[in-house]
Amino acid sequence: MHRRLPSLNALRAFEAAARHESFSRAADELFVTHAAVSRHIRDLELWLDVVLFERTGRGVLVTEIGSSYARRLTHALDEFADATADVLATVEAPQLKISVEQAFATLWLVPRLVKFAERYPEVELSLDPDDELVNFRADPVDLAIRFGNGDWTDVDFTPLVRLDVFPVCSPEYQERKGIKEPGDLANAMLLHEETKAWWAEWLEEAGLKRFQSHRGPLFQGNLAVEAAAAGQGIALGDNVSAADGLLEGWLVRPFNIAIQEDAYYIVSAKGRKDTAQVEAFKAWLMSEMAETQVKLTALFADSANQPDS
Amino acid sequence: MHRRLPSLNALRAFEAAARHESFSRAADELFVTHAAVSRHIRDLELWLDVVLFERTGRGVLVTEIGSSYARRLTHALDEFADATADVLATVEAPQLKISVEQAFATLWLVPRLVKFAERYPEVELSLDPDDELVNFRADPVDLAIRFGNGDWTDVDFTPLVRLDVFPVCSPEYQERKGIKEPGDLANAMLLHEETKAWWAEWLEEAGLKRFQSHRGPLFQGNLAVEAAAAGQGIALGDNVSAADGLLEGWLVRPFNIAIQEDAYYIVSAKGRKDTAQVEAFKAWLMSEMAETQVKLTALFADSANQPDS
DNA sequence: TGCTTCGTGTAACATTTTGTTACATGTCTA
DNA sequence: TAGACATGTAACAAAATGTTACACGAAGCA
Repeated sequence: MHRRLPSLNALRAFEAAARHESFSRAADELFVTHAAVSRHIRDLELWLDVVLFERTGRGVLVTEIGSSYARRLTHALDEFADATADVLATVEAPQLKISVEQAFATLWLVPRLVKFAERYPEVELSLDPDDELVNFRADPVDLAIRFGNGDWTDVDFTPLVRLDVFPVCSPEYQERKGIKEPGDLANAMLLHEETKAWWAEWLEEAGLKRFQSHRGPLFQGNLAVEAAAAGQGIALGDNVSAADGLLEGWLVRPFNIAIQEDAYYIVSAKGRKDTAQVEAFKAWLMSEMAETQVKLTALFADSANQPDS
Repeated sequence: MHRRLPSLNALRAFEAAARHESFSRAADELFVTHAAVSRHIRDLELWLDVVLFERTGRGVLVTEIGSSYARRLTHALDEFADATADVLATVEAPQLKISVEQAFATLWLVPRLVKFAERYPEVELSLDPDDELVNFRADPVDLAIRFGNGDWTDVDFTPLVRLDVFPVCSPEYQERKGIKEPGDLANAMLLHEETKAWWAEWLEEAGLKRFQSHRGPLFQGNLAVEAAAAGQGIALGDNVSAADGLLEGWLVRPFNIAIQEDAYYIVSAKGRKDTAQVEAFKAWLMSEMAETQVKLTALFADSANQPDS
């Protein structure tokens, strides 16, 4: 029973292009470039010896025959997707897979996961530590938590928290080095982080333009904040990575000066409908983060009322 | 509207394997090796994290979940194939594409195509000259005409004609060289063909074992018989390639000695249902070939009744 | 019970398909 | 008229797919 079929991938690209009546939007949906879609359409037209789109120089119009073909392909592809989803659903509780930056996972999310597990014991959560923006086509990831300015065009995203960035160190280090005001940083070892390199900016905000901001060792991910907690120096933390340290007292914020940076967002594949589990996780995540920020705000308000900190 | 799907090719391979409950038979249907199917199934099981087949050491049993999945995929794939067939059908009269050996096309089929066109003017016939066994997966070919012994396992085939092979030359060459009996071949130039190299066998049949059969130029495809028609020497023709030459008098058969070789077959993709056009062409082809052989048999009978030929 | 046949599994490699990048072209709009 | 927008294409890169050769286990048979 040999079925005579062109490339199924080309059929998928064609169906998306016809539905959107746009190669670019089809490309966005499929997480490829417009050129790939264009290539597929061309190859399919050659295979069929049929014109599927009229080209208008600035877009395409699907032909009558292309339109009806696409409607049937939509039905077949939906069948593929539904059947596949049902197989996935019959599997033991499906994993909820989250791609997350190393620092965010280690310093904020992992210590709280036990709370999520208690509330949703049936959900098997899987954390994929990865600092790159997730490729939803290649990775079977349900959600990603990403830092950035939200200028992504091919994903859906919800803001989670805006970052306030400030120096943090251990209480012991603060006392040992006598760090009371920004000028005292001359006595301190500045701990740098590779991708969030904001010392120069913070020093300018603190009025220390001439300070040599480049002094000090370079760390990756969460390691700068962890080194600070271990008394190795003073790092730039923020309202996420340093939250628990501050709330629990193993980190202090010597100065009430902060700069604002980009934010963490909850990112998902564009147009993908959230499962109940995904929705539950998102809601829980935002609630937990809100609680953390409320506590931090209260802590900082208390600190502001005590002139000796 | 992003659909979360594994490799569509893997879905196709899986559906065939489940239907056949055999990777090998699926591979035959898809014109690939069993290893390709095995690989697709493995990758799909990994992607889904589901066991689709139980392996029994000598075969596979499709699991319950695999079976129901496959049924839905069958439905979707049929939709793909039907929609595609309908698009192809709405195109201007679809081509009937025939893959055929060069010699067969040139010396027998092409001179007769006008008769097919007269009888079926709506059918646009396309001849693809190719001496290799057609790969039905890669080539959009409806039929192939192939020479061989029929030991093909992954195609359907119908015998067309068995080959009788014998020396042929132009009447002028026969007279110029005084060729009356096999021994007179010592005066002749033997024209050889690359793939159908049967001079040694024929000479043995004619009782000329000691003859140096390798003498003479080497031609490809139909060129040996055409060189004989042009008076260049004496070639081994047969009841197909030399048929018109003999019937029309521009070739003669000096001796009433022939060897039998393999046959020409009409070959199609295994399990593919013939369209009306394919059926019409096959019937016409067999009828024409039968007519040619009837005429040749009559000609040879007449020659046998005239001792001077 | 041993040998052969049959069918799937896998690694290494080859081939094909698919995707990307950079540039080009045409249309539309301010 | 320049810029924005969208598709087309060639050359190359990357990924997916197919092949070959060997391996292993089960079934069948003498």
